[in-house]
Amino acid sequence: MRKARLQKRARLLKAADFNRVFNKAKRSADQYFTVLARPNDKDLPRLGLAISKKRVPLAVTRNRINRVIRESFRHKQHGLCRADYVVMAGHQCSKTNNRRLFRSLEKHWQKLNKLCAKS
RNA sequence: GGAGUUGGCCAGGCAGUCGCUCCGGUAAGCAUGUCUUGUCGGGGAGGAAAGUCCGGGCUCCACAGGACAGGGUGCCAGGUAACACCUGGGAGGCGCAAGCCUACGGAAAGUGCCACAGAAAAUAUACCGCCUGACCAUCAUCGAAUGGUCGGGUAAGGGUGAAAUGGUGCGGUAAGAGCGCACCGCGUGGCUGGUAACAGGCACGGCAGGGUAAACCCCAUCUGGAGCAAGACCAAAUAGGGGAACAUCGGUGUGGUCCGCACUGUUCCCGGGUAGGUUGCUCGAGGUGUUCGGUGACGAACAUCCCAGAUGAAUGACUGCUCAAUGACAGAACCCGGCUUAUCGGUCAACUCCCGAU
Repeated sequence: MRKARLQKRARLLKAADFNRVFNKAKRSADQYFTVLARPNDKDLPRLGLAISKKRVPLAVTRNRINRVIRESFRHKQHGLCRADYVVMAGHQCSKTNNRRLFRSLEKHWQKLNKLCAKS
């Protein structure tokens, strides 16, 4: 079994990478998150975070949400198909607890996995 | 024991599993980079990291000197790199007290504003009242009487107001008035104590006179501007600029043709510079301890320690135990000193008042 790690190369860091996903992507959304995905030509799935200050005004909460997303992606990445994912904050995500956020993300990963497998 | 005041400290703990970032060592890999992967050890948010309200350091820009404008500060002395901060002191206010609060210079330089009420809100002024002169009227009382009209004096009393020419008492007067006197208040000038703010006391002046300067203003004093997205360096692609060499053959335009002129080629170099990257980037007015100086803020000496440095942005997630508890406020972004605001609770020390016991 492969270890659940999350290294720099599994992250979206450049503005160009983000724009590539925003231009054409599969979509999965609920009240907590909007997750975009677009298959890439790399050998691993990659994660990008786009938690806006407008949606989550408090810095501490923003940090917490970022950590939860990374943690969830870290554990689930080997079950995902090779694509670039961008997670954006929904309007309810600053008002709930970590357990709910994890559950929500789980659903998004599964849904996007199906959509990517089809195409 | 209860109520309270002031100052300080902590910011759940422990274990396991899986991760992130930086530093040091070490092994392997080839693409030899201060790279990648592994491994061992170590560091890894706050008392406010926050608001960005002050003060500095640092960086760049500007700058002969002076004046004005604008802005800040505003009892005194000290501390400090500096401050609007802190300490000590003075004055005024609040509290039984421990203590706390104060934009605390000037309204006798000028201007403005002050609703309602009130006669009048500032070159003052007379509504009621009080006193008085003249004239008229009244009368079992012919007066130092009563009433009326017109005039004069008056700021004691009433009434209005947040505020009405200082307050109390005695004298004085037709009634009154700092008109005179005593004490208090105010102002001016010495004296004494204090570095000073200021305090005490003496003499003189009958007294200037409402509030507002977080209204203009006056006085004293300080003051260039922008900020780490500062600034420095490397630098792809695309477009364009300058120079050199080669080709001066060819092509396009002008033209009847030639010459000429303009544009066009290849290679190299230079400068500017976008994306992106590197740096600035953490050893500092640093922390801790002891001793000494000082009422204190703080300073000095010695010893000792190295204690975040990310950049789409690291300190987390899950599980178990524990405490009443999933739990407060809340996340460094160049660095310091303050201020302000947010905050679940816990804990320590000193002091004050009340009750009880001895």
